[in-house]
Amino acid sequence: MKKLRFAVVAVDAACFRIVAGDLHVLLGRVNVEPHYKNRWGLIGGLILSSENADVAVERHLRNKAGIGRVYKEQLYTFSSIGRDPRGRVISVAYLCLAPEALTESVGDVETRWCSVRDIPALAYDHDEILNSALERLRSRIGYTNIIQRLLPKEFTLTDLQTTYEIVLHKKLDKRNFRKKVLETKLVVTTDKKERKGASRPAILHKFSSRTVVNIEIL
Amino acid sequence: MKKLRFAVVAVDAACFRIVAGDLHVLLGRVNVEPHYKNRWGLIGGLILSSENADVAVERHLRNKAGIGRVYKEQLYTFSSIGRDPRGRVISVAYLCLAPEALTESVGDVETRWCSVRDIPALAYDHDEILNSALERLRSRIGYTNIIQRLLPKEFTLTDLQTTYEIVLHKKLDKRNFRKKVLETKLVVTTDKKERKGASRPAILHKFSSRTVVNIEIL
DNA sequence: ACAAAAGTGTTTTTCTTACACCCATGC
DNA sequence: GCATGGGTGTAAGAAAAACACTTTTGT
Repeated sequence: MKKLRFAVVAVDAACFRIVAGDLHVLLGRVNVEPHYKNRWGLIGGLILSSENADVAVERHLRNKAGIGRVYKEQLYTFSSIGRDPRGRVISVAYLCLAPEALTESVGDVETRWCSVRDIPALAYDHDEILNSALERLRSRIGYTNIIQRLLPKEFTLTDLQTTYEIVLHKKLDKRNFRKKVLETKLVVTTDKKERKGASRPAILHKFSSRTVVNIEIL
Repeated sequence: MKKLRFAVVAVDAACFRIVAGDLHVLLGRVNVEPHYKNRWGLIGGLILSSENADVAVERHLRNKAGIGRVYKEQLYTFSSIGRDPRGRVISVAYLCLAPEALTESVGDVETRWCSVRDIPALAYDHDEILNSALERLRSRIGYTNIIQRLLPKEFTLTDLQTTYEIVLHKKLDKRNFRKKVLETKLVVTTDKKERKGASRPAILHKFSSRTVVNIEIL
């Protein structure tokens, strides 16, 4: 192999989760003097030569934020010259989804879940990455079953509708929503019910397939 | 900046073009002994530290295949460990579109345009890249105006329809096609006509915007 | 006058949207 | 028995699909 030029390759994860009825994103503390003092940014880090980008995302989320088993899909690769003030870093960005009831432990980095409606100015080009990720998420829940990764395995149709409404930030019609969701066959009933307070118990539903499926538009 | 691990970062272009009523892709000769003898692959190459990925794609298409001014959009980043037998190479893949009447000069690599229905086994993971690119192209012509980059600036509606049919590999209804295309307002008439053989001349049309537009689905 | 491709509307069917009441339970 | 959220159908409007003939030109 002839002389080759090398670059630093990283991954960055825009990891979303429903917290208290609002869409939140996982941020980590960034302290890169003299460029960024005490800022926030997405969780990310370098790709090792022994792993591919998907594995690198998992590792960094686990080590830095203490979370594992999130859903992830590649978003876009950011390669502007000046995106990292310390040097040339190309970053493969990911969209990640974590369930509301996430089991979290501590990691190497100070982290927090931040409402997407209240994001501070982020380090690097992470604002741009986050915006693409949000746009992609909102578009993809319309024609795939990925929203299941924001929910527990079993959920009521009201929970599902509420999750759509939180992500899309708009109200949906209950009857039309149920009709559409059920006729895709991606969501099926279980024989369990959820009792919650003084009201009729709701039938629990689940997704029929855990793998990502594109809804046919024929 | 602390010790960092480095990888080689490349770009690969799946560059499409209409040739003789069929969708073709640009291939370049690959001779990487002992791994690939006299194979074909996509056009690509390394990213320099002075350029971003978009610029690298342009440079390699110009230098290796002698073509410039193609439309390009990022597709996906391929990072499997073994995708290049010579060593660790991460590749940012691009979908590119070239007009039928392309001005081409010779480049450093032997190239050919090959019908997508007759692709040989390609080097590296270029089969996989090509398949993603084709899928993306077919899906994106449905909700953007990118198909204009496969056509000359001015074209008849029949040309436009034929181009859709070639890419999608299925027949469309003439009246419904025209109705739909014209009501998006993305395509407008010019005051020119094209005379071609013994038949009624067709009005030439053009796209109202050269920049990529997503068609609203409200 | 005829061959060849361009151009043009209407009907049917399908999908989307809007909308209001009864049901099962806990207290 | 009443408050709470769960569950259900229909009608009107919009969008998509199917379909065939007339127009303009060159020869």
